[in-house]
Amino acid sequence: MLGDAEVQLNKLAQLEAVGQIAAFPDLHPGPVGVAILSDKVHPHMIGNDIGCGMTVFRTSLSAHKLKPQKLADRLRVLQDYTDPAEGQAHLRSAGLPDDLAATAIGTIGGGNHFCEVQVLAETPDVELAAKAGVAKGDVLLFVHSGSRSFGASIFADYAEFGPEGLAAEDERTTAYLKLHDLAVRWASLNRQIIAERAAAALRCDVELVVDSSHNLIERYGDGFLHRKGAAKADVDLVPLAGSRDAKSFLLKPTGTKPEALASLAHGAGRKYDRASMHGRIAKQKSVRNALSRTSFGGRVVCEDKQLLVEEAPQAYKNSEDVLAQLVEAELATCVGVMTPVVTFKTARGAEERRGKR
DNA sequence: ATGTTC
Repeated sequence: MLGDAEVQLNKLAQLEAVGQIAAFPDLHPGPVGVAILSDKVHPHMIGNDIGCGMTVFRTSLSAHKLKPQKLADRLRVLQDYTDPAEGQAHLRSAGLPDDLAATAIGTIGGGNHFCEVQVLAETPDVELAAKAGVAKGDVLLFVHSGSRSFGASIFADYAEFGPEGLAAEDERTTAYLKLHDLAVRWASLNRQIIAERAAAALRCDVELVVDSSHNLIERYGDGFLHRKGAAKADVDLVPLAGSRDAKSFLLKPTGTKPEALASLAHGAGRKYDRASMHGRIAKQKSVRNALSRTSFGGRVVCEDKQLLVEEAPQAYKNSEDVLAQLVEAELATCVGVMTPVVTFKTARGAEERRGKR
């Protein structure tokens, strides 16, 4: 499967406008896990989920009192779509037009998206952790989501331009980037609202630790930097997600390697594609049921059985290996290590969703 | 990735 990503990267590298490319240890087909510098703007490289990213919050929960099953049950309310008026109010308070997919605000979506309760188990860099407002033993909320139907609707209008992309001077480029920037803000707001909804459900407070986008375009020197599954690293702190049965990390980018294009890995990265996972996970009910629990004693809420298998921890590389490679390459150091308690993905099965329509 | 995909 990694071979596919290399073939894709080589193809992109051959495009006239494309210059420097940085690939990270979480590289997988898409290509995902890359930063690509180009003279042109390529909506195709970013795809549907413009502004997708990860936001980490510190909660007021106490680690020693956590009851994973209780928290898991409470998080199920995240499934519900927002009341339109409420979504519009959220958009307005964020300074965004209130007619941008208002009912989707505050929803996680599908695929690899999730909302996870974690414990900050270790702080290898106590000082930086303190600077970020967290300490060992804190209970964190880790939200991975994007721009939902809003980003998808934008991309639908620009997909036709394909891998070649659009020239910088093209007026359609300006129009796209304007919408793109709205989607980046929308996605960030979405993660914030997801966290607020989760906090209400869990009866706790949340405060922002770090918000990180890993699917966006930015001006970079004379060109356009496309980060696809690569976190923006010209910041103090970057979250790196494990799979749901693995450690996640808070990283400090070293910022000393120009070849990294001010970017970092964003997660563990897929090892196996979704389709092949159905054959890799044994069909026995006991095996499938076990996917709702983790080796950390945690819970996974994912009533969509297909998604539960496709997003199984076994589908991902080891996040600790990804971290080790980033440290070895002197791209980052580790500030915090988080272990999962509850991963919420969806409280609704596919059949149920179809039945609703 | 997406209220998906009839």
